[in-house]
Amino acid sequence: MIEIDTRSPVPLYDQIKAGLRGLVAKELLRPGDPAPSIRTLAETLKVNPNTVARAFRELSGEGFFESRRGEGNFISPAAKKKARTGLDSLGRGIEESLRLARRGGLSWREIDSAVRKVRGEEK
Amino acid sequence: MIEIDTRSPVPLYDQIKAGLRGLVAKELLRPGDPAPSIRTLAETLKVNPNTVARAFRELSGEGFFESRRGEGNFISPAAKKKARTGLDSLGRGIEESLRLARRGGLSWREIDSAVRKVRGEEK
Amino acid sequence: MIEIDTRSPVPLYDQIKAGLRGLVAKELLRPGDPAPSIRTLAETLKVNPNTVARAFRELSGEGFFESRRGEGNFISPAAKKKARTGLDSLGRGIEESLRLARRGGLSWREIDSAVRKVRGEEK
Amino acid sequence: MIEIDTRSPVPLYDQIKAGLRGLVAKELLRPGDPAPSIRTLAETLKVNPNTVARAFRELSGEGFFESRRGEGNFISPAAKKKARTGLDSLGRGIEESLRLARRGGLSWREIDSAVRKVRGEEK
DNA sequence: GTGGTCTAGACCACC
DNA sequence: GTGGTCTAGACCACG
Repeated sequence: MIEIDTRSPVPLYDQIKAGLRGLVAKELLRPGDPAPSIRTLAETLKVNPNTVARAFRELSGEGFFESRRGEGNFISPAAKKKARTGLDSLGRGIEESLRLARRGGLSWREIDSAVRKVRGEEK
Repeated sequence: MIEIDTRSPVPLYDQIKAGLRGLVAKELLRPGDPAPSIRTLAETLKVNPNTVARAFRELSGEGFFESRRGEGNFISPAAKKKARTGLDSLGRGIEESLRLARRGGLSWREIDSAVRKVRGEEK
Repeated sequence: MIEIDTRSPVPLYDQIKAGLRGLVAKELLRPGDPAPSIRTLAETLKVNPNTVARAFRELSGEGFFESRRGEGNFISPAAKKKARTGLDSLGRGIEESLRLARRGGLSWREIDSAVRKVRGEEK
Repeated sequence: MIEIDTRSPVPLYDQIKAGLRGLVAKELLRPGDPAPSIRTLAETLKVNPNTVARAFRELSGEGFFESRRGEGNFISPAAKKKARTGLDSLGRGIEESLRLARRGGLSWREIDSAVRKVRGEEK
């Protein structure tokens, strides 16, 4: 459901947050749906439950989740809007990696080919 | 000569490495040329000499620099070839940030606009 | 567990690297085992944590260690093979000291007696 | 006449000192002979004259050279004895490299083969 | 708790 | 002047 890369320098909890936001953006999860449980998600991702818990905590803080007493976490009605804030930081991440690459001498040709490569991996 | 961004999450020594590789890629520095001295570079970048030293040490380890005792660091004859390995890692950095963004639900439209934005910054 | 000699001209971080490789070569540490933590090793060796960290970083760079975020360093599955490259450099160190000694006029008789001396120290 | 290795970690001036002592030990230079001139030696070794000068200065300090006014440096009558002090430090260098190698897990078999290798290079 | 980055400053070796 | 090693200590990120 969610993909993460343990060897990436990007923190796992950030990847998990991105993954959850992505599920909402792609409408695989809709407002009102129950959030996956921390424990099972930790198991399927083979990740420390603390790490998942941190991602959930931060998303709850943003109002992305809604907790109903005794029932657990649910996707909040506002989640789709809230997802935007995360998207911005992802965009900034891309910009940074581009600037670094340019300073390091990578040509736009090579950058474009990297972009096409990822685009091609998707379907 | 080299640009770094203190507020970026990318370690300074990595930015410095990228910058130096870039100078070679752009042929502002050629094999045999002396690299700027650790101390002066540290001063101009307003960074601790240890940080610059680390970047230099790693580049020497790759065979990108040759460090002559008491004389300084020089661009190695093989530097242009070695530069490729560095460029590859920059490319991989871009790919990672793209995959993360896609998993997080960023659309290709938005990604393309980020790319154009950086492209536009360059003059 | 690891022995170092503060008065030797050989850098401490090199001695620490050699010691860790030795533990693997002697199978006191096997692939998958956790390496001692940087802080505790620094304490037992009475050395600054930065110095140990440098040794660990370089071993990780060689693929000798795997460093898992927040968990520590682990002996990589490939460590036994990687250990060879380290051993080679130790061998080269010996060769260099021998050549220097020969150029300086030390006789093979004297060299052999030095070798026997070290051999005798080991019990 | 003297062999040095620019890429060795051993200081050039130490290598030069060892070389000069070796010439006396091998009786290619005898007491009373003129020492080679700093400038020509620096040229043939392709080394900074300062470096040769340092080696000469230290050897003179030991009484290895004798300077006759207006004529330059000559090998002192006591040079053969003085050469011993240098040999001791070469021996210690060997012992250190051996201990380091042993701590790093190199077997005596491998060490012996390194010794034989250097021995074989000579004639 | 873990490792990683960075700063500050001392000291040494070399050219 | 150069680069290299080491210490000390602060601060952050991660699990």
